[in-house]
Amino acid sequence: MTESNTNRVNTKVLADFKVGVDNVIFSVDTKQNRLLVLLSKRKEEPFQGYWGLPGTLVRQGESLEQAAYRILAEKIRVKNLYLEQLYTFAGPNRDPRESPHSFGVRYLSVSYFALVRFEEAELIPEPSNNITWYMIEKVPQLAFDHHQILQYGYQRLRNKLEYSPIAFEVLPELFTLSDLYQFYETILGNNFSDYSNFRNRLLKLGFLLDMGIKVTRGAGRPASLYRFDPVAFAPLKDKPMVFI
Amino acid sequence: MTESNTNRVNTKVLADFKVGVDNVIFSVDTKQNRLLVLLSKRKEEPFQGYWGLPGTLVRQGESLEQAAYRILAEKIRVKNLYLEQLYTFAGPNRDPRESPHSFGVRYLSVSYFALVRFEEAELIPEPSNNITWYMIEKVPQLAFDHHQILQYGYQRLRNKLEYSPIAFEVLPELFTLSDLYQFYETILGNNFSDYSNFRNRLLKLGFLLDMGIKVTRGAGRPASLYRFDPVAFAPLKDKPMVFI
DNA sequence: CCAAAAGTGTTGCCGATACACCCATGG
DNA sequence: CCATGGGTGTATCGGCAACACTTTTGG
Repeated sequence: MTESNTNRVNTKVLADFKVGVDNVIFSVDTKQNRLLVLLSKRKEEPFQGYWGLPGTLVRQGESLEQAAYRILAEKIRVKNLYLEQLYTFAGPNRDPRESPHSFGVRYLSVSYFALVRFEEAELIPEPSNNITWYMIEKVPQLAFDHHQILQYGYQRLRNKLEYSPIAFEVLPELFTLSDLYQFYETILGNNFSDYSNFRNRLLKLGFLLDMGIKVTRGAGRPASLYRFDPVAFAPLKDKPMVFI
Repeated sequence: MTESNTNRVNTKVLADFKVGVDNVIFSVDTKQNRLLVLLSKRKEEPFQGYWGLPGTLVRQGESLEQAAYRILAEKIRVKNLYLEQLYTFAGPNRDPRESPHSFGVRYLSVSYFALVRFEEAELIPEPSNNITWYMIEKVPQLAFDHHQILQYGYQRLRNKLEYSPIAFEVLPELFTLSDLYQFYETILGNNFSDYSNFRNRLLKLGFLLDMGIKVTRGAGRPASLYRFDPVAFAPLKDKPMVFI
């Protein structure tokens, strides 16, 4: 990292940073067709009482990713998830603690994007650990620039879904094609694709294995259970591909 | 950003960060079919004498993007460029200055990805400002984890090129379709697409305006000069689209 | 037997590939 | 007049959207 020829001026004007990690944690409640994001109510200033993205400050010896997992583990218990770095926000004055006379102490936020399996995710009810799933359309005003971060994460979620198999990280081991379709529908909107075309496209790709097991859910013809086959998918990795 | 309920332990174990910005600056020498990356030779420890990505430490009151532009301005004079944030690297021990007894002082690097117009880019010959364009295949061993950052940037460049009109930020105002084709070819490799299909695809998209001006370069039939029309492109923004 | 959900098939269109071919210039 | 690079045309193939249709269950 860092400078090569900045020896003249800036040693005395360098900024000192606290580095935070903020997580945009999504989950899909397929049963109710809801896209959810995890928010936590702030117990301290600044923005006390506001909802915000679950976050933490990075500790000594801790990597960013470790910090991201640590927050996650503090808020919810979950085994199946997908996590990746999102974006880094560090504009001056993005955190009230910087001003007014803090002499260069800045708060930088590296945001992480996560998708967790809803059915197994268990919110940890630590006393006064005030966390909830919010429907994406009903998110209230958020602390700091968390609204911007959330928007960024939401965008990433929709993009990732189209060219990346993240859905399978988070669906149950065995799922029906309707489950999969609903998952996509919940995130991308109602008419993102025709169901039967969606079916055909995915099946033709060849990484969904029909387990030969049928399940019946209420009325209607029983559906086959499928499994995602990472081995069959591997050669398609990095190939341009659209799940839409 | 930052914590919500971390009041018990971590105040005393929080890491303090210096934040650096490192730029992966690409340029395309269309004449010679070369993809170039800007490297600068380090004049100080650590890694003195090594080549590395041009970088700097962030100053008080300075945003990350400002810092990125500042480095750029220190190294090259250029008007037309594209710049975006790349990724943030902050693992402990990524910078030798952290160890051994620095008590939590960490060096975090936010990398930026830039593409500049080669013809107009003028390296600034400050005394001992040791900077050069390196062909991507001939990059030597780099300081810190800069090789990793470079790889990441290279990947981003190729991806961006396929679904984003960044080429036009960096080509001359008026260009021939061969220029454009060569630009893509230089970055994506020799047989990324048939020339005439490339032509047809792009022209059909409708945002390339034939200026009706012909230019002759050596032998061969004169070529039409085209201009990128941002207005015609605007409605296509965010639509999935492939330039390939 | 009918509604509901799962799954299959059909058709027409569009776009991409892989070429072959024509055009205008310099030497 | 020919090599060189620019530009146009075309035939084939595959994919995909739209939609009709069949199958299997619950009530």
